Amino acid sequence: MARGRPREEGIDDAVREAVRALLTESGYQRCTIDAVAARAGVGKAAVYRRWRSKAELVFAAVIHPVELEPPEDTGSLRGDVAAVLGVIQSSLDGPEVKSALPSLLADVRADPALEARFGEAFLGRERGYLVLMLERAVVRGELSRRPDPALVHSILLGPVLTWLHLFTEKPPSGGLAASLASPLHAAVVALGA
Amino acid sequence: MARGRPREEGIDDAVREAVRALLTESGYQRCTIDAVAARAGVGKAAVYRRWRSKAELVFAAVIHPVELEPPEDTGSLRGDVAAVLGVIQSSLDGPEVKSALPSLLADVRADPALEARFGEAFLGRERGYLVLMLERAVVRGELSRRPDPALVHSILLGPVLTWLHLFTEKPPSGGLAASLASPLHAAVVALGA
Amino acid sequence: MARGRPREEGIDDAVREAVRALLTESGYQRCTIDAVAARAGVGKAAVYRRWRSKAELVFAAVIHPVELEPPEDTGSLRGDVAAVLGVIQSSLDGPEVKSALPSLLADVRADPALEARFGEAFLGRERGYLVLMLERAVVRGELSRRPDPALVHSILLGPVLTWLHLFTEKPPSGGLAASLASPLHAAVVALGA
Amino acid sequence: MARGRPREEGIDDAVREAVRALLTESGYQRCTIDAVAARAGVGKAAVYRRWRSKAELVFAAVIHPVELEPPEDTGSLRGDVAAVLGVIQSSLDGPEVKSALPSLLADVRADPALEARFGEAFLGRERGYLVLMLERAVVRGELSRRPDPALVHSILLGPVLTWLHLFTEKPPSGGLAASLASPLHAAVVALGA
DNA sequence: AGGTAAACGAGACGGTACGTCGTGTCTTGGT
DNA sequence: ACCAAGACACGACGTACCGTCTCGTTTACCT
Repeated sequence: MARGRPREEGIDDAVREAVRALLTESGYQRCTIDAVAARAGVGKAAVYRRWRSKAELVFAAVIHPVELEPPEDTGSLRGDVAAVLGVIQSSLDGPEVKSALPSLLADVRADPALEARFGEAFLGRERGYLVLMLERAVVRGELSRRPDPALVHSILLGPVLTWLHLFTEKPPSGGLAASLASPLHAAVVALGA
Repeated sequence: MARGRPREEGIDDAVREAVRALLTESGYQRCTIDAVAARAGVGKAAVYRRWRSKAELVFAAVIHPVELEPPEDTGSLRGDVAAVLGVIQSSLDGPEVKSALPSLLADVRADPALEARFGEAFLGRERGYLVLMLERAVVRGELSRRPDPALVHSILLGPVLTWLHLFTEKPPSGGLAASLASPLHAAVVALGA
Repeated sequence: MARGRPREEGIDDAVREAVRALLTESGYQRCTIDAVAARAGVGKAAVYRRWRSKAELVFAAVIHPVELEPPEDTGSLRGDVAAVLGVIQSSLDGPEVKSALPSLLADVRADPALEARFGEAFLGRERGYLVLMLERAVVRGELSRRPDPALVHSILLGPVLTWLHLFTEKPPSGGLAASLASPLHAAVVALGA
Repeated sequence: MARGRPREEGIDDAVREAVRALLTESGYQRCTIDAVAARAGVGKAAVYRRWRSKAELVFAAVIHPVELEPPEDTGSLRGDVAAVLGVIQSSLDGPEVKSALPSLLADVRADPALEARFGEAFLGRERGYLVLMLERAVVRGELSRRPDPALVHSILLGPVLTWLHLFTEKPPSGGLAASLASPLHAAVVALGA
C-alpha cells in the first residue's frame, strides 16, 4: 500500500490550471515553471515530482484533459466525417491550445519518450474513432473497402491543424469544420472506392 | 554606396551549411548559435549581422533555399494537384526540415514580425501557385467556380504536413504525395462544384 | 506525566552514530538530514523531534558527548596548564570534529539562540575549569593575582584550535599540547604577575 | 596576446564591493550570488566567469585585498610581537570579516584547491613576517634559537582569532592586541629559550 | 479491555540558492 | 565596414537541502 504522506490532491489541478492561465496570458515561452509554481501556490519540487519536464506538464495540462468523446454514429459517412471534424476542431481550438501547440510539439519531438506517449494519448485515440467510422461506412456500403486509417487521419486532421495553427486567416464563414466537411467527405469516399 | 570592407562571400553559405549539419546531427535545441558559428569558423557577430534571430537563420538555411518552382500546367486538375503535392512534399521532407520545422514554427509564432515574413515567403508563394492551378481548372471547365484558395491550401498542405511532422508512421507504399493525389483531387473538385 | 508512546531508546544513539559516520565519510555539507535519517534507519521527523536543526544535531553528536572531565589538581600551575591543554586538544581532535567544526561554528553563528547554548555548554564549562585552575595558582602563590579568565581562555584554546582547524601542518613532534605547555604556561604567568 | 572583448575593468571591483556590502547587511547566508550580481548591476555569468564558487568570491572580496604590510622592525621582540598582533587583529576585525569568516572557513575546508590557495595567500604571508621577526630576535640575542614558526604562528594568531570569532565577550579594556602582547611575548621567549 | 496520546517510517510540502546554459548585444584589436 | 574572439545582461532551467507537515501504524499508559 501507499507509504508516506500522500500527494496533496488539489495540487495537480491547481498546477494544471495555472499552466492554462499562464499560457493564455503570456504564451508558452513566458509560461515558466517558476511562474507556474508561484501562481499555483506550490513549490517547484512539487511540480517536478509530478512531471518530468515543462513539455510533460503542458501536455498534461492542455492536451490530455481534452475529452474526445467518441463521435456518435450519425447514420451516414457524410455525417460522421462532419462530426469527427467537429471533434478535431474543438480539440485544437481554444486559447491555451493556440498558445501551446507549436512549442509543445517542438518539445515533444525533442523527447522520444514523450513523443511515444503523445502519439498514443492524442493521435491513437482519434485514430480509433476513425477506424470505427470507416468500418461503419463499409458495412453501410458507402465504401467498398476500408482505406488506410492513417491516410484518412492525415486528410481529416491535417487541414484543420494547418488552418488553425499555421494560417493567420480567419476561419471561413460558416465555420472551418463545416466548410471542410464536403470536400473531405469526397476525399474519403475516393480513398475507399 | 557601399563603404568599408565588403562582406566576405563564403560566410553566408558556410553558416547555412553549418546550421543544416547541426540540425541533422543534434536537432534544433542543440543547434546553438555559438555552435553554428564555431562550426562555420565564424564569429557570432557575423551571424547576427546577416540574420536577426535564430529563427530567421534557420528559416533562411532550411526553408527558404528550397526552390518551389511553379508546377507546370500538366493539362488537367488531377495532374496539377499531384504536381503541387509533390512540390509540397519535397519542401517538407529531408532531415534538416524534419529536425527544424516544429521548433521553427514555434519560434515563428512567438515573433509577429517574423510570422508575417514567413507567411509571405513560404505560404504566399505556394498560395499563388494554387490560384493559378484553380483558375486553369475553371477555364478548362473542370471546376464550375474557383474555390477559396486558403481552403484548398489547407486541404493540400495539411495532410502532407501532418503525416511528415506529426505521425511517426512510414510513408505509405507508393509515396505520400501519390497516395494523397486521388482523394485530395476529389476534395478540390467537390469544393469547386 | 508522560503520556503516549515513549521515545524509542536506541534512536538517539543511532542518529548520533550516523552523523559521526557521515561526517567522517563525506564532510558536513554532504551530511544531509535525509542521509542521516536513512543511515540510522529512522524517519526525519524522529530527528527533528529530538534536535531543532542540523547544527543542534551535529553539536549534540560531535561536541557535547565529549567528556571534559575537570582536570585534576596536579599540584602546580605548570602541570595544570598542560592538563587543560590536553583536555582541549582531545575535545577538538578526531575525524568527526575535524569535519564538523568549521561548518558547525558557521551555523552556530547564524543562530543567536544556538550561539548562546553553545557558548554555555562548550565554552562555559571550559571557562569554569580555568577559573579553578587560576585560583589554585593564586593560593599557591604562583600568581600574584587572578588574570582575566577570558584572556587566559583565548590563550590556551586559541593556539590549539588554530593549529588543528586552520593549519594543514602535522602536529609538532612530541604532540601539540606538550609543545604548547611551556610557552603558554609562561604566558599565563606573565598575565598574573 | 589577448583576443576578444576584454573583461570590463569595473566589474571586479563592483562585485567585490557588493559582496562586502551584502555581508555587512545580511550575513554570509543571505549574501546570494544572485543578490551580489543584482547589486553590482552585473549578470551572474560575469561573476562565475571570474570566480568559481561563492567561497572563492568571498575570499577574494574579504580576505585577499587586506593589505598585511610587513610590520616594521621595532627594535625589540616585545615591540615586534605587539606590532604583529596589531596586524593580525586588524586583518580579522571589521564587519565584513566578522560576518564572513566562519562560513568562509567552512566552505574553504570543503574545497581542497581553495584550501591550498587560502593557506598560501593568508597564512603564508603572515608566516613570512613571523620568520623575519624571529630571526631578528635571534640576532639581537633575545632568543637563543629560532623556535618553530608554525608554533609561534598558532600562539599569536590563535588567541586573537578565538576571541574575535568564537567568544562573544567585548574586547578587554585597552584593546585585545595590547592585552595579549605581554603574555604572548613571554610565550615566544619561553619557546626560544 | 478499550481509549487516548504520542512516537514511529515514509515521504510530500513551500521555500530558496545553486551553478549551467542559451540568446542577442557589445567591445576589443586586427584586416 | 567588416572580421574572430569573447565578455556582457538577462533570465529559465533542473537539482538539492532545509525544516515542516501529513499519512497510516505501533506502542505504551490510563481509565
